[in-house]
Amino acid sequence: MPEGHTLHRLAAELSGCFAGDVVRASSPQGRFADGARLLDNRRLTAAESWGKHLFCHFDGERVLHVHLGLYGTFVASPAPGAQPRGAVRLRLASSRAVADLRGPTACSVLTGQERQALVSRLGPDPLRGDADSARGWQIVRSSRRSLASLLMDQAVISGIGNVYRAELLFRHRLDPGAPGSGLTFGVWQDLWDDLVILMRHGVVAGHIDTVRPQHVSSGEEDRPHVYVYRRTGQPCFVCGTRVRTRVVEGRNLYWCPTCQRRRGARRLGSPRASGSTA
DNA sequence: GTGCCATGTGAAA
DNA sequence: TTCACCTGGCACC
Repeated sequence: MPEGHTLHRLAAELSGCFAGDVVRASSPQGRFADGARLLDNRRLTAAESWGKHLFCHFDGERVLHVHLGLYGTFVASPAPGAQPRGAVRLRLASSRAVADLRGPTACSVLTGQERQALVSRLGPDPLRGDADSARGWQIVRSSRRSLASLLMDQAVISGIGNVYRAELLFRHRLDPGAPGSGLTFGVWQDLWDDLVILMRHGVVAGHIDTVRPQHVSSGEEDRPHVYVYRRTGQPCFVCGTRVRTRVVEGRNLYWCPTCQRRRGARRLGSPRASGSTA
């Protein structure tokens, strides 16, 4: 389930398992045999994430770069671990732990310089202390692209995925079709600040949870964790209108056409006749 | 048990 | 623009 919060958790877990240890690296599947050889018997010094990218730093300035994509997994367990099952692209093993990587979109060994080049193409990550939200704003403020499109652009904000996109727009009552250039800086800052809170919460909770308690009546056990994501045709928790969906940037966008009419101005709740979502 | 869809991106065509 | 990745959850039978 990889949006930015998942990768942040994963980096922390891998650091906890391996940092400071010499690790064995292998590719049971065989597809990453050359890369594994470059890492084998080196000390893993630290793991970090930037957006949805994971970096494991090894002695000798070798950096394992992993992007899980849609359904990749990187699962750690105590040593010695079970025999690799299925298509294990990479196995890291130490005296303490074993971690198996399956189905990643990207898996390579980079130099420090190559890692830097990759990261320089990414926008600020709300989960990183060094994030500079102004970099994203510079793109948004002058763009005619829709907010729904801009929020999926990893150069604008790194680590947002389809769930956070839909939920963030809902929480701020923003029309997904409104252009970036219509956003005021104040609204952008509100979005960013909210996202920092939501994603930090996601890291701690281990899942995305965006619903304010006052908007749902059910008990903590079966409480919904999203307002609109994958709720097509179901009633909005706030106004009862059926949640709609359409494809933006090749992904399903979910939104409430009644709640989300803001075009980006600071003030909330100004009535609009059109309510356009195009 | 089966089949579909999915929190994403990079490469091939 | 389409496919590859080949996992995992869930609706449905």
